[in-house]
Amino acid sequence: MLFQEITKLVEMAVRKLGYSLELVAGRWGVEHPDELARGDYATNVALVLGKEMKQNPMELAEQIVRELKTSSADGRTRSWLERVEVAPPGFINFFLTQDFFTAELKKVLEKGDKYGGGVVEAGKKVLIEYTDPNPFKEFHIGHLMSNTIGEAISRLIESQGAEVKRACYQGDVGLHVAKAIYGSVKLKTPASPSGRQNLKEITEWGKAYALGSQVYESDEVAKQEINEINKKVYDRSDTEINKIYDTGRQVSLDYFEMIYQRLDTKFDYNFFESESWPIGQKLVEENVGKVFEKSDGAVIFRGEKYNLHTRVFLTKENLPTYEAKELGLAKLKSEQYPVDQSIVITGNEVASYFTVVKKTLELIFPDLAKITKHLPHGMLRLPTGKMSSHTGVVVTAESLLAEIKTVVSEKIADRNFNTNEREVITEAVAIGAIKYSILKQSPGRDIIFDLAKALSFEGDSGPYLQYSYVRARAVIEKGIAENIFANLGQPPTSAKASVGKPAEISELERRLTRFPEVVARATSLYAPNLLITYLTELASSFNAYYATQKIVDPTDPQSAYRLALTTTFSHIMKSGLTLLAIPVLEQM
RNA sequence: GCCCCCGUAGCUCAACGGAUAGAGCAGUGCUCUUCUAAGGCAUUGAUGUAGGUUCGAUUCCUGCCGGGGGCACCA
Repeated sequence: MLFQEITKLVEMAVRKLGYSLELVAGRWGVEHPDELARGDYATNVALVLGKEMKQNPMELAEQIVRELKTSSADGRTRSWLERVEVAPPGFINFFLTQDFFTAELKKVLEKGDKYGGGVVEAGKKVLIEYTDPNPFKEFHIGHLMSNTIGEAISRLIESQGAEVKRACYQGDVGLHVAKAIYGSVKLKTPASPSGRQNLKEITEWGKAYALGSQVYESDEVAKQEINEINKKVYDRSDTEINKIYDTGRQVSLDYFEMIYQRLDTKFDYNFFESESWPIGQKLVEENVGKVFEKSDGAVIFRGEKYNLHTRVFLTKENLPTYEAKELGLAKLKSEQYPVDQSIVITGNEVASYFTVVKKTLELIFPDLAKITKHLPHGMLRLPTGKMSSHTGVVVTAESLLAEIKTVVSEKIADRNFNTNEREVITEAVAIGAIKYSILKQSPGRDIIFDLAKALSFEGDSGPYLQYSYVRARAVIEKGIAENIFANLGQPPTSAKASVGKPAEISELERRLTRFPEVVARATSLYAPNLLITYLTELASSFNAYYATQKIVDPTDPQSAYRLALTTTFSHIMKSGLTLLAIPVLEQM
């Protein structure tokens, strides 16, 4: 990439002037200026060095530029460099040539709609855990958020050449299960012969959980009963409960699978708390006295020693908590699929627990702790306050999607689509809208989820990107009908161009060529929002381009070149949306 | 009380220590005999507060104010 090349060039010029860059290492760099008009690349080296050398940055910048020009007469041709300018207070701006852009766009045309990958992480093995819904409970918009972010990050890492395996970890044992089972029994009508007819619907289980959860707080007798059920779920000693449990678990898992298909996620590994708890419990017991200690009948980790919270790992009922299970999971994962990096994506509400778990992991398996990375994401909150499955105040992923789909189908009601097309478009737009609103902000922060906002398809939105792509495709189709095809003209080495080109390099061209860099940066920072922002700006450039001139025009010699830009745009938009797992449509 | 995260336009969000703090929504005014108007163009509007470090601070440090999360047997 040009970053490295320009960096080297600058280093060389500075050295020739007799300055040392050691002093300012890490404080200067080559970057894209905020505004396209300021050039394609810029460096602040003169500002940083000028301070260190007590020199006027502007003068220093001028010196460096002079040196750059001299050294570019060293026989090496730099066909990509148009000119270098100095701008106050001491920036050096690089402008690239038309040949450079033509060559870059040509690469996109050759690679098609799977563009933007790299080899930064080639050969690296990565396991990434996300979504983590709990059987017997609702799949709510928080899970939707985790899944959306996790899938996008997975695809980004994959794009850089790593081998990525996706994992989902599901809490199929624990108090919440006992609460749901208790609730399911209570929900049965007295007329039911056994009184314990199994629930078939996931929504029923959500209600059952809410009921169990409420009485657990308010009713001492029910609480005891639920605690009993909890033990029986762990040791599977009650055949009647096992029956309810097995059916309920399967209902949940089938339901989750259906949602994953809609979200375009496929997990390579499904881990369960029913597998991780025995491992975790054993690990904790083995390390009592070393890492853990007994306190008040429970086994705890004294976090204060490390400036962390003290957490319970085994309850006085001798049941493992979240923390113990998580410890077992880490070991389980490493046995099933040894990796170079293990990423866990969860809501930030468990961030402090995870820090504690990681500390214990560090004390027991230092190597595992080293490769484990926790990426907490914000919570999806309702404008009215926090969502809670305890009280039954939840927005499920399914109901939200259904609601958005209703609005979408109203919008396309008068269009000429058949029933099947209508369903495909409605589903894709709804998924695109919700995924966009999740991915558009930096992952660590909470999202105030406003339904009315999510239902708006204008401006910064998933449908805006989908629409821009559809529009580009329509233009390309028209070009084919008119017998005009994408052509960037002669390769950069040739002096004569067979296709008419505009004299100026457009904003669209400048943006188009930055895609691979954006993907690389979004990957290394685990920040899909950088890619979303880029795609939105790119779409905006394309839409403005589209609005200013007619692209397909048999009488215009530049038409083939414009179609080439349109085609490049369509490839990059499709590549980008696919990396984010946002559905791409051919018509809407 | 202690720990962590966060305060940017009326609202929802951007900004790798740099250049004139960017968008979208909402508001206002234009724009479809032309490739899809889910579009385009124009326009109003912001860094919680007091200090500090720096040539330069939304960004780093400290205090205060405000919001969220967590703080022993739930996850």
